[in-house]
Amino acid sequence: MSEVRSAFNVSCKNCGLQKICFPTGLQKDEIERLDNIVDRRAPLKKGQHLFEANDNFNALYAIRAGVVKLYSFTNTGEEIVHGFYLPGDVLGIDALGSRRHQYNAIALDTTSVCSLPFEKFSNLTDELPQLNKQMMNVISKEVLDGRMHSELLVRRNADQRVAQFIWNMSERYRSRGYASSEFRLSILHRDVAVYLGLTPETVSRILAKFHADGVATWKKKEVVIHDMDKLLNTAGIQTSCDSCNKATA
Amino acid sequence: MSEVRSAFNVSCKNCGLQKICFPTGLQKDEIERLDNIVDRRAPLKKGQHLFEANDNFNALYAIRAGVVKLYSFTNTGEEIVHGFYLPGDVLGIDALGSRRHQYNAIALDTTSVCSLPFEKFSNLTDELPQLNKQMMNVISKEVLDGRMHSELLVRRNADQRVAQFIWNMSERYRSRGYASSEFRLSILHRDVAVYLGLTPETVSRILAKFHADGVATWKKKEVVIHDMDKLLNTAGIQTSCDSCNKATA
DNA sequence: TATTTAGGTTGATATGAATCAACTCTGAAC
DNA sequence: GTTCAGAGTTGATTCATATCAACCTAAATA
Repeated sequence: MSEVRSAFNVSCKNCGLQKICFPTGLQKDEIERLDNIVDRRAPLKKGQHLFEANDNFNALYAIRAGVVKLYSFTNTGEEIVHGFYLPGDVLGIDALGSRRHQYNAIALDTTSVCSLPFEKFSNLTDELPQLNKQMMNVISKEVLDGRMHSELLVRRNADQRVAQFIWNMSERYRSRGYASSEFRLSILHRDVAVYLGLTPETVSRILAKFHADGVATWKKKEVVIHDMDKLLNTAGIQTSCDSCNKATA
Repeated sequence: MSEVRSAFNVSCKNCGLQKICFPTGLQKDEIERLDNIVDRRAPLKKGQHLFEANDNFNALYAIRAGVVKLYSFTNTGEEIVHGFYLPGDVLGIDALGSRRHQYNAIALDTTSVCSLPFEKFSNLTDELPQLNKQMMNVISKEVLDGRMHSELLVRRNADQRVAQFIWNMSERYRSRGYASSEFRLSILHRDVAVYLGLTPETVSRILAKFHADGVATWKKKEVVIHDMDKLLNTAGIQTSCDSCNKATA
């Protein structure tokens, strides 16, 4: 109860990510019960895997700090990057059906995670309707994120993809209460290129252009958004279109 | 119990899709309980919507017969096709979190669905662990399908995309016990093009080539696969690569 | 401090698929 | 049967991004 925890080892009830992570909407005593099943281990070092494809599924993982890349390979050995997971995000949904992980999850930076042993977690969701609902949100988010990734790949050109990626990261930091127009991103341009279905050269050229045009700068691991409107415009997500999601076609 | 049902109105316990759909792994009496909550309505005509974006989420839908296209629009009004749902597939997962549908679902052919009112279904999963597990499979499938779609879009050229699409449809029919090298596909080439991130012209050219090369023919609504090996080869999914999903990079 | 190496940049060139345009086919409506 | 619209085809051309290649930079290692 009153034990001392390091910054990497905070209980759910003291965690700044409550609004994003599983505790959302839970009562104090319910959070306490969740806290009791959370397994907090030593942080992963950069380059360490949280899990690998084909590993047994033992737990869901909530990111506490750091960044994790979820990836796999095509049968010709090319890498596919499925996404990047930030603090508050949940990893492991891919294994719910088969009880084996389908992809690899690697820390891109020092990363600490809260491990939720699935057996225990599952029992708890049976008892706490709100936790079950939050689990649905997490799952749903995973599905919708995938669809958004597809949308980006089918319908956006290179400029729009890069702009949308930067904007998306900015939004995700904002929703976590961090600065959204200036932040540290421990993701290689190379990995972003793969995620966006582009080459590193193309990403590099586009970032050079964004910098020159006063849109945004991404040098080293620092992202600075100079003009949010320009960025949104470049991403092609500004034009509000009333009838857009109506089924008319 | 002994009521007469049309071909479009079969109870779960007599349904040929048991192996694919929710009843998988359930006991006879459990299937009975599932049967009791299923709401079977008149079939949808071609062009009718099962649900539209922003509709309230009331139920999950299991396709009994026909084909449904799940789609939405970008904010610039371009259509995005997320997938095609065949008999045994489940629609509505996209709404689990927000309790509102995110996309539009339209029948591409006369389509009958089994409606599972979510409230009742949810209660039943609480009581039947096997049904809950099957629900996890369904959700997981939705996530993995999305990832596979992304993979196709990032890493495959036009030929491979079309070949993989045809092969994928073939496999899905095969797993349902239908003919897999000759089948009816009520999907417009136009819709496939959108799904694959290509133009109708490109799809048309590729299909002409496949026909000329004796790979496969898709004329009108009839698909005939002439040479499965060639098709797999063209799709680029034949090369088996041992170390492919290992985390080495 | 020197060396190595992975990541990133920049330029020249190639190419796959989009675009534009004209035309044909097919099935539905009259 | 005729008309018409939407779907599909085919060809010529354009263009965005990949590819190839050389080089730079900074962090890691010796």
